[in-house]
Amino acid sequence: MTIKDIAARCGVSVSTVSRALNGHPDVSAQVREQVMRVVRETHYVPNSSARDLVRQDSDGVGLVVRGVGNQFFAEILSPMEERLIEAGFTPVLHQIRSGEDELKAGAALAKSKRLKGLIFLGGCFNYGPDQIEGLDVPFVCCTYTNSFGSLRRDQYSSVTIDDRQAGRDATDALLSLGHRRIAVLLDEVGDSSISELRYLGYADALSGAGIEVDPALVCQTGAFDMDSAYWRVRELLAAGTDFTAIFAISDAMALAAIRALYESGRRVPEDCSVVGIDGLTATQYTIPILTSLVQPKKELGEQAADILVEMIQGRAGNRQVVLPTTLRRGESVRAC
Amino acid sequence: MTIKDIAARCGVSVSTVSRALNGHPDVSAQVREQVMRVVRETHYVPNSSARDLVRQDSDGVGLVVRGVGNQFFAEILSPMEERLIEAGFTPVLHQIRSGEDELKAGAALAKSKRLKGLIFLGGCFNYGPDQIEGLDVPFVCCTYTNSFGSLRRDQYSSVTIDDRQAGRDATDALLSLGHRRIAVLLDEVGDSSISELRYLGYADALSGAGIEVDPALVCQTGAFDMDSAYWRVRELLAAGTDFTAIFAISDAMALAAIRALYESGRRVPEDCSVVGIDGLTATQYTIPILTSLVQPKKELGEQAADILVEMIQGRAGNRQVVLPTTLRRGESVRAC
DNA sequence: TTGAAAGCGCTAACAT
DNA sequence: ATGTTAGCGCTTTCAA
Repeated sequence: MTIKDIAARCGVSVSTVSRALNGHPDVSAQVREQVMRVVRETHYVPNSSARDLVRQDSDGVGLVVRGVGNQFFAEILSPMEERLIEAGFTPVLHQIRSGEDELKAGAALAKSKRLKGLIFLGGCFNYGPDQIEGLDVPFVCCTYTNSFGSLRRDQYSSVTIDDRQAGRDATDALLSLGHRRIAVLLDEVGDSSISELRYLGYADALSGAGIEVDPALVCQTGAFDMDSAYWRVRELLAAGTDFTAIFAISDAMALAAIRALYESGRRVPEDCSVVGIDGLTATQYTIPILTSLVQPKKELGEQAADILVEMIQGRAGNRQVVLPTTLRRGESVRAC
Repeated sequence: MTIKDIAARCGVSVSTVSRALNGHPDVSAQVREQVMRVVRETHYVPNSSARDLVRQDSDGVGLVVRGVGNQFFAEILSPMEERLIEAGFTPVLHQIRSGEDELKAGAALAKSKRLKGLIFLGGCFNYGPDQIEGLDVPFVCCTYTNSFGSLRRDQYSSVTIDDRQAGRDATDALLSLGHRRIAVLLDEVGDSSISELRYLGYADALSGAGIEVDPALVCQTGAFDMDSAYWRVRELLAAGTDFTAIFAISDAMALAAIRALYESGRRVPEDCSVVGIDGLTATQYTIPILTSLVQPKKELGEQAADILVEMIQGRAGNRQVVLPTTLRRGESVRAC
């Protein structure tokens, strides 16, 4: 069933059908009605490939996401999409598998579908000029920025929190309660990514308090999932290392840590304080409520959309936005 | 940058470039290499609309999901996609907003992109023949089936658990521990959907134990989110209603219930037992670990993919598959 | 091994 | 208000 079939059934030309379908004014009410009736009867739907091909300008923007299953990204995605739709654009969701290069995927997507721009939700912190060479549409990095890369500030846009400061704030929250032996739970110290930044913040805070980082308290999991975090904390406990608090670089890891502590007979916050970063919705319903440095998820999504739209419309150039976090005082910390 | 530009730069015809690009054998090694070099240099990517338009048969299958943010769906999606890719198909993710008609969206998607089939992840339980009229590709309902509809069994496929039995099993788990005053936490009793089925299972179990359903213990929230569940349980507690256990129709609602109980000074499982359905990964790390009727998420995803592939290849017709659940004995229940 | 040409389904001038 | 026609970028016969 093509537009030709509809035209034939209606006894009109394809262009008339096209006009009726696209709501052009110059179609008689009678013909328009007839076309619509036949369309309904035959369940005709225009072929989007043909339509996109002939329309030289699309209103699509690509949303390149590392794993839509990631709860944190999921909570950002909705407000972002809504904002884009409001602005008259069509979000095109594209999930990439771990190991895949988001820039290559994004560039290919943009060219292949003639997109107007891209938003990357989660990606690498160390892009170089050669890597973005193929990217000829504006793009925004959401929840990460080019901290370890070599791009000029006019070559990319980003919306993030200050990850290093967040690590520092989270650790400070524990220090201010008198904790001195604070373990840190992260992916890898030198991953040139979020772990590294938040770890640096942790080190900053300790150093500000005149405390040296104890390698025995640096728990690297090599991953971000709850299972790895859980077992890493079990190891820490099994080693008999002394500590009174844990700073986990994500809420999910923090919850896993709390469970591991619990199973070793340590209660949170009585025997150990735990603080996370993200402010996932679900962590407001846990026991104890997780103390967390909350990211402004809605704003992250909306601002990424806004910046991209402004660039597409030529109203502004690349820029990097840093949004503030809020410490949510939960029930997982107490004075040492 | 189009295939024409590449052809011009290489001094060959577009058909030669096309052949080189698509790995056809009848291209000289020299020309092929040159084409590939120019493609690399220019970052050329074929326009997918043009390609899809001319290729009369695609290998795409649509994955129509009600909210990718839904953790339960997210855990099913990955194995499903993997399975489809293994079978040589390309998953096309399509998210629909609440209120949107998944059948209409699916039918439009399939026609618009010439897809080979569809998998619906979450949808209505009451399709009628007229509603699937426009759907001319095979489709599989995943995690729900046509319990309240009027389709013949040869008109649709589905992969689910037995939701009514699951409600019964969950309730039975509480009954067998001696609980008699069991509250149920759900969306709506008569929503012709998952709530209704699991509620019926709840009623079955009570009836089997010679207990009448007490309307005061039926907590309808009108939604599936944690916030609604939390407040509904607070209401139940405020009303002073007597109960020793709660059956929540989803894990997320169960967690919210536990929190609400906790804030009213009731401990789980000491003062109240709680059981959920789903078996979300995160509920293994909560305190207490949630007792839940675990859905076989991986199998749900894989079987949905398998059934669809078989139908597409004409190796089998429509069928409905019911997978077994497992009771995960967590820490949120105890004898009354 | 390569090129010329047709055509996928649609939209948008342009003509009537 | 409607029809005719060109052409979007690509793949694929068919010829050479």
